[in-house]
Amino acid sequence: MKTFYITTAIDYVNGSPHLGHAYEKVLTDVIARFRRMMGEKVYFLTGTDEHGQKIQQSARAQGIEPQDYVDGIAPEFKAMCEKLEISNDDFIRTTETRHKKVVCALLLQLFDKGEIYKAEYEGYYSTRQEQFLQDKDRNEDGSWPEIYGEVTQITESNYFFKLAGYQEWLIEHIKTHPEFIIPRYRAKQVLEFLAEPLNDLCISRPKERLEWGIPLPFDPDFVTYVWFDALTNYYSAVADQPDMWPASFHVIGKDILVPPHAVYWPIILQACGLALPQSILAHGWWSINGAKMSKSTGNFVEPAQFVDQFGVDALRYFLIREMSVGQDSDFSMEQFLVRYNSELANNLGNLVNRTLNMTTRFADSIVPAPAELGEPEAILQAAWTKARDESIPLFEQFQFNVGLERAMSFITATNTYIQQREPWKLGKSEDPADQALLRTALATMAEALRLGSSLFLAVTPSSVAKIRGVLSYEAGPVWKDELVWDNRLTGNAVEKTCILFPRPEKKS
RNA sequence: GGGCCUUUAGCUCAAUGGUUAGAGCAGGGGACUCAUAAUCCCUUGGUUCCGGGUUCGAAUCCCGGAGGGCCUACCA
Repeated sequence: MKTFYITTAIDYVNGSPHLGHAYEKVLTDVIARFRRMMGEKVYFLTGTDEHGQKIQQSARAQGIEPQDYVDGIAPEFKAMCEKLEISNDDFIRTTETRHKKVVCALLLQLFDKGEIYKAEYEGYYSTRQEQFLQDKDRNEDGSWPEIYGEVTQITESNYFFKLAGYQEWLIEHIKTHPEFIIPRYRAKQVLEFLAEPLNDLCISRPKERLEWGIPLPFDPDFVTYVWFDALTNYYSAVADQPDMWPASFHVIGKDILVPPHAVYWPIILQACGLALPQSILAHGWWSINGAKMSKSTGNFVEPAQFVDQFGVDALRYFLIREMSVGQDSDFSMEQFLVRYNSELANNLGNLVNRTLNMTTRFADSIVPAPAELGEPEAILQAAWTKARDESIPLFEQFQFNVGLERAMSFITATNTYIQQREPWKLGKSEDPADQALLRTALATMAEALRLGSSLFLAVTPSSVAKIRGVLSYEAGPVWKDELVWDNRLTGNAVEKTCILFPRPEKKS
């Protein structure tokens, strides 16, 4: 079986992780976990991008070496993954030897094939900003904005990668592989970009301008520039492992689809004789309280702090429940609390607690065997079949927001069922018929809880583990076997109480 | 300038061209007491952004317009 190899984009370590980073990790993790549940062999990679001018500058500003600088920040990203319970198998850093070796090997291969050549470029250069400028950077009257300081025309040699020759091939590939770019409408944006002739890609920087990078294997006076370095992580992390390449999924933000992931990366791979990834999934962006996320305005959510306050599953659930994959969404405390209170605390969490409580109170904490089943049980079982059979295909199509809604509707149906059976009344009756109904009701509640919660396993794994724990239930290795309604909880001793999602304390 | 996406209830979202456009939350009324002031039932709420067209039938397809968002190459 081909390994389902899935990656996130690697994060640039020029700052601490924020909500956007957290979302991409969680989304990728949910896909990875779901695929594992569906029986696939999964390999999940994430990591950090650690070269480049901004990092060199930040390090210099602190008076330390770039390596020391990135060594200080990369652990923050690793820690965020742990905090979010991301199930990655590997974490690659572009400053690691294993990565640099592969980058050099690919560059050398392409240089030897004649796909990389040296050329001179003449352009306007800002010494203050240490960058070349384009005409679009000019003011309307043709002058240069003041932030650039003195702008001079200079000539610089660099190495270029021949992109243009692959243009027609790439267009054809995108057109014949509808699953290559997800959501599909994003492919149009790529094709639009490819409608214009491609220029070759500058892949180097002279060392006097940029030191902090991987030296070109064929010219030590230059380092390689961002794309050959960063994109290659997907391959370098698994280059020595069999049955891994090509990647199945690259999960990225919509901002880096065109041109890097949808144009540069496929062409690099093709030129190197490597297979292309099956799919690139471009997700949308979070705004916060309707405003674009930015540090300067101070309106960003600190993921770690959020997890400390509400729990990891609350954040994971909200991110996946609220966003329609591919589109943008807004994050607000109001909306978060609505989801948290109504869906997690009141609906699911309260179902857990009332089930335990009634089982304890009316059956000495032991799940009874069901007696005869009546119409309410039949209705609930039908609701289960519907929720299960609808949500799984939705998850497969990355429509997690809708899938979670369907799954949650079964939790609601279970609460409705309890209301119909009124076990608290049956429990106070001496009538043997009522006692039989009580056993049926308690058994049905527990089983519905076991089944319903299992639909949330990819999104809220530790909460599902807790639910199984308080039911003294140990799940088997095959997820789909967990989705069959039977009496496997009969005789289990349950906990007396469990507050899964405590209601947040009200601010007075 | 060219192009793409988007607009459905107060909010977040559903609806292979096919009953009277549906859920959740919020709002209103009621029931219940096992439970985290919870849960359950009933209910208010729509010119599907606007205007045309195709069709037996349009939220859905086509044309035009409006609002919102985004892309527009080697950032050398």
